Amino acid sequence: MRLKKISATTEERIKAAAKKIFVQKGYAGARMQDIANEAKINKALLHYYFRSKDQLFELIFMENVQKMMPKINSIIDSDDKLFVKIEKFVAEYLAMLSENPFLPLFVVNELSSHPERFIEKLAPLTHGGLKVNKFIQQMQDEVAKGKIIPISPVTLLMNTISLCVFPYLGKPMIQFVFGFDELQYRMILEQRKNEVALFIINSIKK
Amino acid sequence: MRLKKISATTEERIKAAAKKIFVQKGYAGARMQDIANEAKINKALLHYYFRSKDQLFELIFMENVQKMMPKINSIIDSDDKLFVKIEKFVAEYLAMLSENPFLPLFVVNELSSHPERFIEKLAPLTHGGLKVNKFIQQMQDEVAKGKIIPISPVTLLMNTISLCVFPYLGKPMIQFVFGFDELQYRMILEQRKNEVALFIINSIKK
DNA sequence: TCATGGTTTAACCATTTGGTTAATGACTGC
DNA sequence: GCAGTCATTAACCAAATGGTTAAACCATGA
Repeated sequence: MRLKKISATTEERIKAAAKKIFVQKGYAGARMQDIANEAKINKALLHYYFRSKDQLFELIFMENVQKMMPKINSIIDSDDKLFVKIEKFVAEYLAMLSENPFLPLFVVNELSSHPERFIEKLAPLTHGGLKVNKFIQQMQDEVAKGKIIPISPVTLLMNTISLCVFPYLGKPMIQFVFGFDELQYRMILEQRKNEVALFIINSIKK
Repeated sequence: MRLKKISATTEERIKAAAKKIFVQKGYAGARMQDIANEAKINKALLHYYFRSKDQLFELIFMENVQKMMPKINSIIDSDDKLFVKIEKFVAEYLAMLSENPFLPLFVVNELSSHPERFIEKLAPLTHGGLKVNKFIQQMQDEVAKGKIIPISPVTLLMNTISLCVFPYLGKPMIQFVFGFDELQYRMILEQRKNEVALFIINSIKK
């Protein structure tokens, strides 16, 4: 076998390019030529490394999505107390998002247009979704103790994820509606790292 | 001039078809042939009524977006008391969303991939965004009276919009993560009409 | 009834796009 | 230094796609 270094570098360059283009333009909007240009290689080389557009896309998509679910699960399934867990969850989630700001739109889009693909491909990985048992138990305990208002765990989780993800999904929309420029928006996102958990905890505690 | 009815009907059929296909597949993913099929007409007729894919898309997009902003503004700029305003805002917003469940993803996508187009096209309509003056004043008053915690109006609005819109944007993602089927999800959305405003008010009131 | 003008269609065209092929480079072990 | 193999490229191909054209259709008013 030859040195891995050269081929690995090219492969990585392609993957990085593909991620950038796919995330930016979506599957349908992405052109193989765009990806080739971005990676500074010949278009044929794309097909040499990754047979088809479909396969390349699926790989990129899976690689990126697979990073998220386990992290989230590990937090949500931890032994931290409820409020601490919420804080950690939000912190971790927002950190992840600020490293992959375009991932949510990408994921949501693909999941919208080809739901079938993921139910089969993603399900085995996550054992069908979030591990919420422990979390639900915690909430029931806190409700029983009168520490928080009665609220469905699903609602709480959905709200939490909403507040984390939406600013990334809806960035251009929000920027337009409120008239923020890039710098201002970055500051808003930074602020939210402190605000979101508080907002949530405030909304449920008695 | 001939009877309007026939041409109007065809035009409306095309528009309905175009909306469905564009919203479902996005601009790049939508095929003129798909739209023609959906409208049960010849592809050439599309170009007869709406010169190009671009023009057709722009029309559909604008027509649909233009419905939202004024409604939102009228609520946010009303004379209702803060908590009532939040309730009305959420109710109206969610009602609008349940009539156009795919609009948010559509808008967010388009705004993401062609931000330029909208800053010029949309700005004149909304005078640059939301009318938040009165709303800000109200919040400041409530803070001064000690009724609510100090929170930036922008944060509150962003959170509110997040909690309303995200369940529509992220529907397939949430469905997958939590393992909801269509019926279950519809019930979740129904529930939220009651929950969301409470959640928000709870989070800000002292 | 027939000329007129908007409406609709089948056939066609040019370009784009995903994908292939055959030839060239370049590096390795012998 | 040469045979062999992986990496890379230019040229090419077929299908898909947005868009056009010219002819047919059809309701109406003269």
